[in-house]
Amino acid sequence: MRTPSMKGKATRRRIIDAAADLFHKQGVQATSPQQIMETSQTGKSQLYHHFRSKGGLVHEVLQHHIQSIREGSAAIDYEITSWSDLQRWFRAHAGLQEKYRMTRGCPFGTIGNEVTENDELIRRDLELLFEVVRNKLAGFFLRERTRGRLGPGANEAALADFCISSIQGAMLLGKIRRDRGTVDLAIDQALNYLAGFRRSVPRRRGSA
Amino acid sequence: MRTPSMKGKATRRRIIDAAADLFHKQGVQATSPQQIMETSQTGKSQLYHHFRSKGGLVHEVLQHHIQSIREGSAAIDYEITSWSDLQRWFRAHAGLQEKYRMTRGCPFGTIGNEVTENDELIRRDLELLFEVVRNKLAGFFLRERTRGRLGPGANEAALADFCISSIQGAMLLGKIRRDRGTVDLAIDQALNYLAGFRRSVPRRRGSA
DNA sequence: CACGATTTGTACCTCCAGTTACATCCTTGC
DNA sequence: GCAAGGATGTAACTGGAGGTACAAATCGTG
Repeated sequence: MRTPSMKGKATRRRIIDAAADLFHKQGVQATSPQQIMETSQTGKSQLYHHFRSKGGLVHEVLQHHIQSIREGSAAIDYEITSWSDLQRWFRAHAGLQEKYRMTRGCPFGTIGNEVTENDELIRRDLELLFEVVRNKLAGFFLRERTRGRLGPGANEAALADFCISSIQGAMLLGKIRRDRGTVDLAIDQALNYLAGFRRSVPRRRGSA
Repeated sequence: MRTPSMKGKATRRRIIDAAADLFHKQGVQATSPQQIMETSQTGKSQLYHHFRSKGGLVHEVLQHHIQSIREGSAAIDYEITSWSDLQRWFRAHAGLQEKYRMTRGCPFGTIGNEVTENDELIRRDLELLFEVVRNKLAGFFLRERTRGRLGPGANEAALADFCISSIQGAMLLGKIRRDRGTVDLAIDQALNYLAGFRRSVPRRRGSA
C-alpha cells in the first residue's frame, strides 16, 4: 500500500459513505460487512484491503465526519456567526431527521450510544468529534461575548454543550416517537433558554 | 403454560433482571443469549420457555421497566411533588451514571437508540415508557400551575419533554466523554431554564 | 400417591458475521 | 511497455448467535 491510486480512493470513499449511511440508519452492530458491500457495490476483498477490520472502518467513518465538520462539507452547517445561524443549526437537525421520516436519530449520537467500556478507541473518536462541534459553537458564543452581545453568568463551553445535548436528546425522543413536533418543541425551548443570554448591543455611545 | 409457578416466576424474573442490566451495559444487539444465561444462571431451555425470542425478551424487559416506574420501584424516583424533588430526579440520573463509572447511558435511551424502522413493537414499548415518565413529570407541573406556582408561557407536557430530552442528551454526552462534569453542567442549565417558570406563591391575601 | 402440567437439561441445527488466503487483474511511474 | 505493487474476485474457514427438539425431572393438587 504505497501509492493509493485514484480508483482505490474512489472505492474507499464509496465504502465509507455506504458505511456512514448504514451506521446512521441502523447502528454499527446491526450493520454487516455484507450490507456494506452491497450498498457500496464492492466485494469483500476491497473492504479488507482498504480497512483493517470493521472497527477500523468505524474509526475511518468517524474521522471522515470530523473532517467534514471541520471543512464545512457536512450535512449540517457548523459555521455559526449569528443568532439566526444558531437557530438554523438547530432546525437543520430536525430537517435532517424528517428527511428520513423520523426513523433515524443523530448520526453521531447513534454511534455514540453503542460505545461500551471496551471501545476505547471509538469513544475517543467520538469525544474528539463532539469537541470539534463544541468548539464551533463555543466560538460563536465567545465572539458574541466579545461584542458585548452575551449576558454574564454562563461560559461559552457550557452553552455549547447545552446546544449539543439538547439536540441529542431531542432527536432521540423524536425518533422514538417518530414525531417531529416533539423535536420542534424541544428546540424551541432550547432556543428560548439561550435567548435569555442574548444582549442587544447598546447604542454606540458610552464605551464601557 | 397454564399456571406459572413460583420457581418459574423466580427464573423468569432472574432472566429479566439479567437482560435489563446487560441491555443497559452494552445494548440489545451486543447482548447474546449466552451472556443472559450466564448472568442469570439459567439454561437455554428456560430462556425460550419463558420468552418467545430475544425480541420478546426485550419487550418484557421494557414492560418491566414501565411497571417499575408506575409502582415506584425503579432505580430512580419518579414521584415528584416539589421543585427539590425535581432537582433530585435530575441528579439521580447523574448518580446512576456515576455508579457505573460513567460507562453507561440511560437504560431506556440506550435501548431507544438502537430502534430501527423495523422494530415497530419495541418502538411502541419505548413510546409508552416515555409517556409514562412524561406524565409523571407533567403531573407535577400541572399541580404547580394549579397552585399558582408556575408562570405562563409553557405547557406542562412540553416542560416534561424538556426534562426528558435534556437528561437523555446529557447522559449520552456524559457517557461519550466519561465525564460527570458534563452531565452536572447540563443538568444545571436545564434546572436553570425550568427555574424561570417558577413563581413563588403570593402571600395569601387577594384570592384570584 | 398419582397424574398432568410446568420446568429444566442436553443435544443439535442452521445461518451468517467477520475474517483470511490466494490468485488474478489493473495502474502507473519509469 | 513493463515490472512492482495496488485493486479486485473467489473461495474458504471459524465461531458464535439465535433457535428447535425432545427427554427427564419436578411440582402441586386431588
